[in-house]
Amino acid sequence: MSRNVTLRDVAERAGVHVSTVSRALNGLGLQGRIPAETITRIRRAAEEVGYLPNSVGRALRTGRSGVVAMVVPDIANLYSADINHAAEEVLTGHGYSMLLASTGDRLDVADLQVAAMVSAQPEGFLYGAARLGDPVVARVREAGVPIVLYNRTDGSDDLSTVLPADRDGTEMAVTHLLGLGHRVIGHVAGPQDISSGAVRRRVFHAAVERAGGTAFSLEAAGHTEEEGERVGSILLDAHPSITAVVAANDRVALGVVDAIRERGRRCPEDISVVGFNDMPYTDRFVPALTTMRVPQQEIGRQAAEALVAVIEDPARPPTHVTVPAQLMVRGSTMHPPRRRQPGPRSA
Amino acid sequence: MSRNVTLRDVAERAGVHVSTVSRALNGLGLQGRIPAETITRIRRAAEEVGYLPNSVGRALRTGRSGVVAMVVPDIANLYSADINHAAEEVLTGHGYSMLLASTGDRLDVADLQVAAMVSAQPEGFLYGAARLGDPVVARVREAGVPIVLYNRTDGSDDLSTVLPADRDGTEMAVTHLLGLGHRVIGHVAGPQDISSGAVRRRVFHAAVERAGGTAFSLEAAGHTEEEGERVGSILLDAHPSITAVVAANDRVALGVVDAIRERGRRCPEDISVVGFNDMPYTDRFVPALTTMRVPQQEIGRQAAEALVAVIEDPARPPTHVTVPAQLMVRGSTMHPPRRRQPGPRSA
DNA sequence: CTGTTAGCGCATTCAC
DNA sequence: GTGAATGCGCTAACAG
Repeated sequence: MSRNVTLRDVAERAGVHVSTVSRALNGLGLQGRIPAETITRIRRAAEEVGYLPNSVGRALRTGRSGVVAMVVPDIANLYSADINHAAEEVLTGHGYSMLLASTGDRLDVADLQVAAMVSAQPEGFLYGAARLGDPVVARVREAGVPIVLYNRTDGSDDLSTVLPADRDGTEMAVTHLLGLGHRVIGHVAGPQDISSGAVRRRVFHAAVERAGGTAFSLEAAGHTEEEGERVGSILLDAHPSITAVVAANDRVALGVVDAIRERGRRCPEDISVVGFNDMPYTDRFVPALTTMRVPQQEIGRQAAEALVAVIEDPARPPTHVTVPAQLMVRGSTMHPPRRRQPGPRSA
Repeated sequence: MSRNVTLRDVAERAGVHVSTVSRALNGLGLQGRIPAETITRIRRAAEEVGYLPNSVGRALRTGRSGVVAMVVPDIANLYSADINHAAEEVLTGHGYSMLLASTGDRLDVADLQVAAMVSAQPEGFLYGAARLGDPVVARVREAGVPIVLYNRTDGSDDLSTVLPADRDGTEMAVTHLLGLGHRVIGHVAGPQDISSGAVRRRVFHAAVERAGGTAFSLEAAGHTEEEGERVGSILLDAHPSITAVVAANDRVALGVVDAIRERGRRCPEDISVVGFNDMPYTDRFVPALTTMRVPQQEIGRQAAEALVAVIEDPARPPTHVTVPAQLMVRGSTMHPPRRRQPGPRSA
């Protein structure tokens, strides 16, 4: 309730002018030649009255708010947890505070949230909810605020991005299944107006068909267990010959496993499942999920560092980082079930 | 890069004075009797030049930043995910943006983060990282910023709190185990300078001993799987007669399950384990975790609403909400193993 | 070496 | 009904 203590209070206490206090406290006193003795006196005064800089006043004057905005599709998603954490750590380390918004992966919500954030004059945006041709991303750009996209791109290539290896990761997942002997493979794809969803689906079909296999895919409306179960059910019912499924991500994969079980089939004995991301705890599920590991902390860290770099040097050209994925073979994949087919050395 | 468009730009465009624009856009024109026609003209002008209010300027003038600070011990913790989500939703609904900091549950980090946040002039704090006698919480109070504690209290009772039912929840967990026949029960307690850790440990001992059972407990240094495994190991080795363990939370419980397995024992056949919180996915682990469900969204929602209420009415007396816990019986608990003891109807 | 001055964007009190 | 003036807290250009 106590009125905020300002530079004026410190100045009065120290018996100097406000501007002198400002210089002393900001370290500009050294070159400005404020005697060390005066500086310590001011420092002491500041401490005595409990001075804490008001960054609102500072921001208004300098145009630097000390705040970075982070936009995520779903704050409650496990996958984002480590990304957020790593990003927050980097930002804090550079003296920024983090303004966070969760959009529920909805454009209309994002529009409102971002408008509110832009009002707060953040120095940059860390954007993890981009859709292809995203108008909200475009708005941020028009506002002239630096922005780094992570996880997903809006499709423009003049924006810095930090993306998982959607292509290579999908290739590896398919190669793994082909190597196990699967020939008819399904894919529960993510929303197709999201870059990762579109890329993974396209690469999935290309990879399976290049190897002479048969590929089926269906698009989920979101990255949830519910959608995985719903779309997985439709996919499996429509194509009973499928022996393996590549899921858009781990949550969707969990839903697919549920769908398999509801049909009285087993994973992996009857149908194998591969996830994407390797979110926390995937190794504790049953079956432990075979998945493409995406180093989440790496994404958060690199995105934050790229943003800080752009903020500090606005002329910096956009950079594009692809974070490699890694196959984690666990319990949800195995060879397809033996069929009663005439083999070379048949029984 | 385009210079920010301000009220001045709108004023010029609309051919009126800046102050008129301010009034019109803030809805004060209605009582101030600005003709509807003028208002629409101003609105149109604002839209045409792409005006977005600068809340830094507004905050400096009005003392209201439109920002609320949220402090969590670990942003990457599953348990906090839904709390954060619910809180964010409520805050956004009331027009606030959320400044988020993760302290790693360390006081020194919290001190720095909170100082930075206070500088940003948030209208309130949502504090989920309090320790008993927490000096950082005290600092926030001294700064005169409204604060609501959730999950944990600092021990003072003149601050609004939203806490899980630590006492009742622990009683129920112990009662469940006693009912199954357990008589020697262990507890891997949370840090004792955290209210939930201290309360749960005290209640645990009281409840077990009141029933004539034997209680052993050991304090973990943090709420992680690693600590659960480390302290659980020590506890089980020191007291081989333990047939059930109550863990400080679900993550610790997972660690205890690991410790049990490392010893060649089984959960729940040899040793039962009860967690706390019912964080997401606990029902998918093996064994599915029996745990005390704490409705996370409820905590986040209530805490945020309490804070908004205090912000809007600073004279509002502090409120104390206890969110009830609920026993979720799943696969990690069962009756203790049969011993070779002379029973009434012995074999 | 330090005081004076000005102004960032906005809301508000006071004139007219 | 609306323009003019003021100041929130701060930094920076300019005096001296």
